Amino acid sequence: MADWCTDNTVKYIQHMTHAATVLDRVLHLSALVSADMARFEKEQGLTGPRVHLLWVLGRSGPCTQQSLAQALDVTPRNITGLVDGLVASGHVTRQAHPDDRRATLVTPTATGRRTIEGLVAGHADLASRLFGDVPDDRLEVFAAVLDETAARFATLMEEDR
Amino acid sequence: MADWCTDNTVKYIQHMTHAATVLDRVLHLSALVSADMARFEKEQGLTGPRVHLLWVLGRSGPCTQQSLAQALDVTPRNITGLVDGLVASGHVTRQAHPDDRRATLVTPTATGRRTIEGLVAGHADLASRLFGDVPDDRLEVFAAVLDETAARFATLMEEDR
DNA sequence: TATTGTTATACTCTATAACTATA
DNA sequence: TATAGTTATAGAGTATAACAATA
Repeated sequence: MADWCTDNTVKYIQHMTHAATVLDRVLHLSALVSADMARFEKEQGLTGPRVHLLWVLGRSGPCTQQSLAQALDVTPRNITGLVDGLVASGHVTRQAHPDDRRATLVTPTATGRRTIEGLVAGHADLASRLFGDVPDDRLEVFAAVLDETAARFATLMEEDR
Repeated sequence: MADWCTDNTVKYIQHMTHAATVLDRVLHLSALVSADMARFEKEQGLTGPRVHLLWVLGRSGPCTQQSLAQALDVTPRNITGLVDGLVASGHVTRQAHPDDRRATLVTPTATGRRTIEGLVAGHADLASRLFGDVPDDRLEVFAAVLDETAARFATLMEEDR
């Protein structure tokens, strides 16, 4: 060990190195979940953005394309295309908005509702299979670190603005 | 509380519910990191897939398009397009393979190397800012749960095959 | 005048299939 | 015969800009 390198320096560097591998692990798990998602999408003949739209629709109920554009963080034009696809595949319909004749209400069909239910059930099932056996005390720490990290992230993003 | 619902049942349900919110948190953090990535890409005039290719290239050194296709899990045709874009933007060049005249070695330019260095440095910086202040004992639990979960995931995937 | 959604246009990522050059 | 990469073709997601209908 070089003489300019104190034990504390070593510990600091190890800690930093570890932080990097922890981020890698978070991203790895996320990639695995995404791959599982992609499989579901292929089975259903859907695509990622369309599933995302259905997921949002399931949480919000029927809503305008403007709202969907904001929720998905894409342009209104883009929503037109996604909804076109979901109409063609029979998952949603465009309903007249009762109060505003400019707007349409994107509404799930029976098929769309079934898909959304499957999505929600699959999500819960995956979660319980992944985390159901983790002891409560460890799960608490895990969840707390996730929350702290997400909060820290938000702070960092504001600093950069 | 309904009389058919024992305390243990309640605890079980709470645990399962918690598992679902934990998965949501993992995905949320992952989405935040992705958004940060997207910002970097826009700054550099790059796209997600192209940055991914550069990242892999940085870890592997110059390599064939076949290798890149496997590493990125896309078709060789797709790599042609990505490399075309990165050649046009001056990040990589196609070099003749010394032993196989069919193959090309995708090689970073000086600009490409700078981008890759920025990528690596940014990744390490983000990791240390996100996890650097988490106490070692909590970080250990966090990392261990991530590893266990990823391993459990792999098992689940094999079962489904 | 502002908002909702669409048409027009263009670029990127992705895939399959056929083809060339080389091994 | 098999492999590395490209051309050809197609579809999906994304964006900007201009436009129609409505508020």
